[in-house]
Amino acid sequence: MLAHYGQLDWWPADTPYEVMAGAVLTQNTSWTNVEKAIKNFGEDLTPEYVEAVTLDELCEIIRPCGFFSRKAGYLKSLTSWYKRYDYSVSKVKERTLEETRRELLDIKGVGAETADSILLYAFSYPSFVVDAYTKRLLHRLDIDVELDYDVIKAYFENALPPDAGLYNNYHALIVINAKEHCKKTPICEGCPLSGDCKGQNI
DNA sequence: CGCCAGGGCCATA
DNA sequence: TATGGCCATGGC
Repeated sequence: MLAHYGQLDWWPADTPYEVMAGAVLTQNTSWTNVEKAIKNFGEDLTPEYVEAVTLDELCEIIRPCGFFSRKAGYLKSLTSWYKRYDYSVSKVKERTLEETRRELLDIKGVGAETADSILLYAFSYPSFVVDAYTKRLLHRLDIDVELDYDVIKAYFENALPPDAGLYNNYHALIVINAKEHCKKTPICEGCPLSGDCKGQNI
């Protein structure tokens, strides 16, 4: 996949905070719907704005991405956490990966995948991200790993050096490939990975 | 129409 | 600790 797609330096966002917000908004939601929500923010997808806006207004802004009443609260909580670091990436990074991961997981609405996405793509910590695409890929390749988040995460982290750039691209390649070739097509025609995912949906 | 999307929380046993 | 219901919109 690296030979096919190259180095992607990924996550569709312009700032670390937009990565954080996007990670919440995309929970069990297609990215096209997330884009509509992001667009509704206009120039206001900033921690200062989300902190100041009312919950009801926030619901209306993010409505297109679904689960809006929950996600609005999640965004508020995540933003409050970030405020403790003065909305500063470098201040967050004064803590270790493990410390920051634990703090993120303590936030209501931030589970393992959301936490790891934020750690990796907003803060460049070497924390491997596992998602539905990753599980589906392993299954289709008949790799003998339990389809459990922490087990899969350890599987990759034990096999790869703890390099944020590497993890960034690894997950990016899996997502890009899945979206382009392995989403709904019965046969993965043109898939540079296996060429055949047998139409299986985990 | 029905299914699904880059999850996570909570109640229940 | 393990499962199941629930949250909600838009694309296909």
